[in-house]
Amino acid sequence: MARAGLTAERVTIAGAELADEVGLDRVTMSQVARRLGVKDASLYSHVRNLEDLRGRIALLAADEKTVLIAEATAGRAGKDALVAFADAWREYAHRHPGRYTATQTPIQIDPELAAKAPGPRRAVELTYGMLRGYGLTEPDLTDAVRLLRSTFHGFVALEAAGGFGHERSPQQSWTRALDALHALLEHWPPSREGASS
Amino acid sequence: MARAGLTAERVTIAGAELADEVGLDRVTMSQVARRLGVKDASLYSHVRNLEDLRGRIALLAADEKTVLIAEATAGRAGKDALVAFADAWREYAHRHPGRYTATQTPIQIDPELAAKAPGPRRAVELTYGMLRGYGLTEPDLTDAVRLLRSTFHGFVALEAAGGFGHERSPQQSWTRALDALHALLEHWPPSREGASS
DNA sequence: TTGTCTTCCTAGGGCCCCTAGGCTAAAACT
DNA sequence: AGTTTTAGCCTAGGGGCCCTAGGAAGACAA
Repeated sequence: MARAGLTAERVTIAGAELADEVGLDRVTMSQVARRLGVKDASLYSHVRNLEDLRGRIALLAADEKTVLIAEATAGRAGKDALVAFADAWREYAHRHPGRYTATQTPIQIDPELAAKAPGPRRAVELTYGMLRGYGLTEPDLTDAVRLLRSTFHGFVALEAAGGFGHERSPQQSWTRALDALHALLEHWPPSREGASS
Repeated sequence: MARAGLTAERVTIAGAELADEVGLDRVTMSQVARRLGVKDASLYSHVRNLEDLRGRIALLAADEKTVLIAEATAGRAGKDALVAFADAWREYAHRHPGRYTATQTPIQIDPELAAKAPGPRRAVELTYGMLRGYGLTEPDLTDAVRLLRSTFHGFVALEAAGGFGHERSPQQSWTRALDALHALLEHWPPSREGASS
């Protein structure tokens, strides 16, 4: 019987493609096997189980997303960098919805596998680097990074969930949100404990 | 055979409890039936199928969350209202993680059922009402609402996914994010088309 | 009491996850 | 080249889940 030339990576890619087409929660071992022209039991030589496959898809996606963001922000600074970063993030989520949702699953990944994936670490560096120009210092820097990531992720998640009505295009709201975040980063409010207005 | 007194609502509640305990994606008809001391086939007299059950959980959660936010923001204005709104949102997500994720699924709900659920409509009204004090006008108002919802949702989603390291408590970042958003709403940048810095 | 409605049951088909064990193509060694 | 070892893919099968079909037995009304 001719061999199919399976490998953990090919299985992961097939799973990622399937995730983008039908949604991450519809990625099953059987479907991935069918797409590869193979019986489902054959996959278990390359991938531990479904959860492992999901983790691999998540790592793949994190790496891809990080690379795109790195390319988009290379050589840019200030608002240019912010917009490039955010647009690359959002575009990845649009282009690869299944992969993107995989990046947001509580990480339950084989540690040894995760160790050789440069994605997450690099993503953190990129975000901090992008903010360097705004002159923030810790702990404001960390807070700003978290705010940006929250907003980017929240926006594309709501967009994907159909959370925005049709009265105004998401693109316009997105552009304005980036304007607003840029303004906010330039005038980051000083830390005051008990002030309320 | 003694009757269990099932009803669509009781089934939904059991599903919601299960979702909070083990995660929404682990809510199965069989598990819900087991929890109710009933065979799984019995549920289909009250709920059309698993997708329908998920939709009902989503509506239940949306209503609960809206009520909590309404109570929290009642009689408040300005930053007080913003913080109360955001804290109620985040607390609901923490207390009911499964229900909360249900609210974020692309809505695939029986329209007739959705029509009698006041949650979504009321939630929109609440958000716009909270922002009234900042004096924004359309379309800035819509953009601001979307930015806030994105940030709130993104923050709790990243928090739930373990997306924040341990170097700084999420609570502190959350407080600072609300400070920042409040400042942003008070000085919402004017709409300028081609300006870049 | 009798009839009707509803609730819950058992039976069963189909898909999915995963393990165990076998066969054979491909690679490694002599 | 011939032989041994490795590894890829297979079939068989158990268990769980979703859902439908049809039956039995409470609850309720006449």
